[in-house]
Amino acid sequence: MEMSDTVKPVTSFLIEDILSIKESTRLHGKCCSQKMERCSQWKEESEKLSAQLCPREEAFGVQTESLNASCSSSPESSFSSTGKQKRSRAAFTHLQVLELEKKFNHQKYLSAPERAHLASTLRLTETQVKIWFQNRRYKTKRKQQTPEFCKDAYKAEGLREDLVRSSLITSFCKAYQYRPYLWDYSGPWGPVLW
DNA sequence: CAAGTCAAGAGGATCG
DNA sequence: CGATCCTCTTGACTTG
Repeated sequence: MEMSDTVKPVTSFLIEDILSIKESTRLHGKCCSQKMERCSQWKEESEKLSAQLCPREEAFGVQTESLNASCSSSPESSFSSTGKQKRSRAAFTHLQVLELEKKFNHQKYLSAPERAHLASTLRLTETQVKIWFQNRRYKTKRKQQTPEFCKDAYKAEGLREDLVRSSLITSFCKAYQYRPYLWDYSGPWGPVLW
């Protein structure tokens, strides 16, 4: 099923603030500076891995072990004490997520051949890539709805926009605590993701 | 331990 | 009818 790319542009004020590290740090003090520390660690790691992998997307045929890392895409069945099969949750590597995000930033929907290619490149199953894009689109949609909801809320309750703004950024910081490398999207792939 | 994230499950809708 | 979509939920996992 080919769908047109109808993703709405994201509220710009939020993005601007999110992408301004200094501003976020000022607003969130310790919380954000810790995250930024972790972010730079991740960034370093990602850069090393990317350098290993390939410099450009076209060269993606080159595969390395680094992509496999901790991803449990092979569903080894483990059982709980009750004998029920334990549900496993694959944790994609940062590089896998990075490339998925990169692709998603470029196109919100993948054709079957594109999906197959991306899956083999990242050493994931096609289903994993499909589900990742599905979840990612849903996440994007929810994030877009949140600022609209907040705007309505502060209008209705007479709240100040800067306060709402600051709380939105706090939410963002919280939301990406596990994926600090997403700050990278202020970089060459801009203008942006959400 | 509560709260949050996220991959995967589930169910209904749509399309060729 | 199968593949894929959207939406919401579930359960493993992490963080403070």
